[in-house]
Amino acid sequence: VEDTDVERNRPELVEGILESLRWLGLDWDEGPVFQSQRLESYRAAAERVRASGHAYWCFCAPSSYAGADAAPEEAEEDAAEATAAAGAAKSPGTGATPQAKTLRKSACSCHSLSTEEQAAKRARGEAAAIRFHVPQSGSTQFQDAVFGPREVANEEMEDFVLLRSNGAPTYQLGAVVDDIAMDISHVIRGADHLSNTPKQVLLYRALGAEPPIFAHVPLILGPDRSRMSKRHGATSVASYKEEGFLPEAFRNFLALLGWSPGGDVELLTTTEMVEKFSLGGVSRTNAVFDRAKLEWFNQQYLQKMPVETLLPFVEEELRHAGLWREEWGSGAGREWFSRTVDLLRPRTRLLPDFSHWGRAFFSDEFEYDPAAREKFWKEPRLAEWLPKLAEGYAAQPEWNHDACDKTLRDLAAAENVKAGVLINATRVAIVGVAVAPPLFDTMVALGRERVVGRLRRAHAHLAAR
RNA sequence: GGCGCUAUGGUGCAACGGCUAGCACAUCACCCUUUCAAGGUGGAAAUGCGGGUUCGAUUCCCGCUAGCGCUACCA
Repeated sequence: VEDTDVERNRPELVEGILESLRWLGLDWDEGPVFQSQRLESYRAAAERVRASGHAYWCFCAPSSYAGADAAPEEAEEDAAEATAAAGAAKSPGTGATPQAKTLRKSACSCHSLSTEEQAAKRARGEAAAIRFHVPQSGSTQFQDAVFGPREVANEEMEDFVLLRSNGAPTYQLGAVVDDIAMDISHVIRGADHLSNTPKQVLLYRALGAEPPIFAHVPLILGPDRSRMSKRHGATSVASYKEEGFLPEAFRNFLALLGWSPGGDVELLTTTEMVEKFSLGGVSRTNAVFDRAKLEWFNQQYLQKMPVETLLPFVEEELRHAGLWREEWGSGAGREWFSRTVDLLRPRTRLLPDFSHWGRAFFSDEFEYDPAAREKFWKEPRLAEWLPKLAEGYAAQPEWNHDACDKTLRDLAAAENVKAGVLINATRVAIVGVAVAPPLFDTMVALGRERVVGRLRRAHAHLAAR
């Protein structure tokens, strides 16, 4: 947990991150380790680098060096807005090129201070950061398992801060020190870190360690092709859980952003993904997050995963909607619940579908969908048929699919009406919506008592109009 | 501004010099269906632009353009 920036660190967010990882089914063998707990080792490392001549005390004030005195968060927002605005405007030849930033490298001359001067300033208690001294010439190279061999001219890199003047390490220092201490073999991270990697390679060497294998993976972009952020709405993993996505589906979708298992198969189990994965199969182009495809994955998992695996998710959804009944937790109730979920799931795309259009299967309190009513309750003679149907079902000896089918068709024949008219009207009467499983399966799931009661209730509703 | 990365249908990926550029999502049509889905069949839809190299370029090289990233005492 790279919580090195005490000013911006939000401890309460950490638990959310861990929870999201767990939800995704991603676990870990050690830790988590908090960098804020290891400050001493970073200070020691920074001091070692400085003592060996690869770094120096920098007495510049942070603001003067960074060139802006706006609060960091505001600056970030401004930058994001500016980027968004620029992307939206996009008119060619719009004058006013953005102001060139000042070259930072020449802005700090602290590295030319003599050892005595540095010591004197320190003795006077002047605040100082430790800044890495990047060689003025030569180049730094490293191997990236995704982007291939890389080489960057050292003069392109500016002297970067290792230890802030408040004693806290920067990301660059913390990451490298930890990876050395933890004997990390592969550093796999977002491609936004590609440009900073040579600095870290320099740091590894200054610390007397060989750099690990790096692998930079493409970024995920929003529909507007800018980096996924708060501006795109749901961005935290937790928000997808709340929307009713299954972790299996979300994980599968994510795995295919920037990676291909080869071949045409897209639905993959975790085991298959692990077997097929290789860094060589990782793409170098940023991927746009496609919500529609995510939903498709969710639908596929909703329909194909073992029903026992799905049950706990539906249970949680029903609890959330206030529809859950303890009797569905075990025994005969559990069996009914399982069969009903199985009946409903071919028509679901997100978990809340179970409590929305599937509501009437779990509760007697439901409304008639106006559109469905409009479409299937037009026939005036329904006012006569509904009570007759109710009586027919009340008197029906057996309660199963075929018997329910026969009762309805017999009435349709007797009344000289197409069975479809009665079927559609009855569906709306007993579940309130047009989106539902086949009628007679629905009747079996609901049971005689509820079907008869709801037919009478629908009749009363019709008569009242 | 500087440096870097990337560029195949609307989206995600295949094709890593050689079939009529393949698959999936989305989209359109039809089939199936006594609702709605699912499913099936078919259609439309792409190699950013310009130069090279080569018998042959989506693929290799250069330029342009565009997008993204880095250029912080953020990570």
